[in-house]
Amino acid sequence: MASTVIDLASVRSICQQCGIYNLCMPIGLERGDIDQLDEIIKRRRPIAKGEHLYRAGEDFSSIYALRSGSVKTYLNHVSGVEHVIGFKLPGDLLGLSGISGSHYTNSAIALETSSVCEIPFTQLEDLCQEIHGLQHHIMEIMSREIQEDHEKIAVCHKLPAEARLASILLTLSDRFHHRGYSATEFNLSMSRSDIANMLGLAVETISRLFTHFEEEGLLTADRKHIKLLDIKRLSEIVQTA
Amino acid sequence: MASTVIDLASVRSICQQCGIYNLCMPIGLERGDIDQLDEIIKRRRPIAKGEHLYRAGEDFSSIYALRSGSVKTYLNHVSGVEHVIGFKLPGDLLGLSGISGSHYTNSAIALETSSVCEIPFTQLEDLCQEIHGLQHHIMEIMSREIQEDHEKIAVCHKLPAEARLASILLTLSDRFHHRGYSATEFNLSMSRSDIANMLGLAVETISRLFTHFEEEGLLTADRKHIKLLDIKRLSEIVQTA
DNA sequence: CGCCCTCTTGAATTAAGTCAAATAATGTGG
DNA sequence: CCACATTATTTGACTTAATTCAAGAGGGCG
Repeated sequence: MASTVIDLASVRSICQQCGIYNLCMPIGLERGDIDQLDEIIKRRRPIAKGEHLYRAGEDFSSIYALRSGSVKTYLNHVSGVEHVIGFKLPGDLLGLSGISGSHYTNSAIALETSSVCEIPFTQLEDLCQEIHGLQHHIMEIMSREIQEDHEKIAVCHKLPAEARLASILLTLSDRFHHRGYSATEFNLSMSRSDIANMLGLAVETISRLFTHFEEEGLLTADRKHIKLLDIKRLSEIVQTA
Repeated sequence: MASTVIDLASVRSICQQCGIYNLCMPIGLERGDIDQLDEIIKRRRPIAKGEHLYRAGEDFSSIYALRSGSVKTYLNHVSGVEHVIGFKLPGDLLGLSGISGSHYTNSAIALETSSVCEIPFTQLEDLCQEIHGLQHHIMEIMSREIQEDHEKIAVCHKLPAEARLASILLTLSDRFHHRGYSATEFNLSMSRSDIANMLGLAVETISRLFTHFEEEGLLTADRKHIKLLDIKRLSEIVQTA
């Protein structure tokens, strides 16, 4: 029956209809492969702002692909202090650090209403066993995460406060641009204090820096709304640091 | 012929004879699987102190398992400044961040005479396709690296200098212990300035802290030779920070 | 509409950095 | 194997970038 065909087509390949699927999943996959992937992926109800996707210590069983919104990942220091590790944007994968110990090693909290695809990891592994390109892709994604983490380590090691803020703004700009959004105008979903924490600085310092950058004509920052006016000079701040 | 059998046995399964193979390669692998792994691994001549294993930007084709010695990984900032990312010990894998872009993204330099096994990555991927446990193991290793990097990010974000040094000493202690060496007495292969760089501090600060820790009876530091005398209190320094 | 939380701004403090110099270790060529 | 050159480490004095403390302004949410 024709209707059956139509049904199958609409049920399957949700990934292909997803605006960001080429970010989280491999471009090189064949149509049939994507269908297989679709079958193991669970769609989740939207996650409200402030809701946790998972918490450090919980049993690990799935990784998550962020479809929309944004998520903050963080560690809890013994003293109870929170250490922000990063901000995830649509297309990013979450939970990869939990693979090794069967528990999530960080916590992930939505910064705004967000949606994710849950990918049961064991099933994904089995699928990787069948689809060579998928195995490679997962390894690539993990590799990229390692690379990004190294850059974060480098940024926070010696760069002065100015360069750190410039750096995170430029990184976000790149990441938005890569997702098809403006590289110069965007909304921050995270608070000043999240940014401060992530950069190893005090909130007050971030606040002063935004003011200072505005005075210098490098950007405008109206609350969460940021316009980068002089990307070239911002890059110089990072580089000459 | 009996001699052939002996030859085969001695040529193969070098991994199994390697004192650290259970660190870099999966414990769960069957004997035949390890033999397959052995076949793709290239043994390399020893690397002299100060020699590079690879440099950022070079074509990526292999990852390396450190067999002996120690290696420092670092990034070069645009300004030419070096940012130390980490220190690798026997059993650690190097070069994982190069998988995604076909180039190494950091540089690796031997801190002392060291030896590595070179593992051509494409061949390893093919083998992962056949051996499920191996695929899982590689993903676990990458996951652990992500986890460790997150901890480094956290350490350098807000902890005072004291806690940072205590933290790296305890981490090294753990890692030596895990490799069957003493947890309380070891030699640092890296310079004070490497430690400083890795922790985002000045050399002078590290030097002063070692003196201070000695005065407090927390450790003795004779040049590179370290004895941890009060691990409990060192942990407290990290935790109460 | 008002409370709360985030953000901003100012002033004082401090942890860590920089600069400078002495000392100790390491390596090199003769 | 020694003397010298070079590099790494330590220590002290001073400086500074960023923090902390304090207080006010601005938005957003119930």
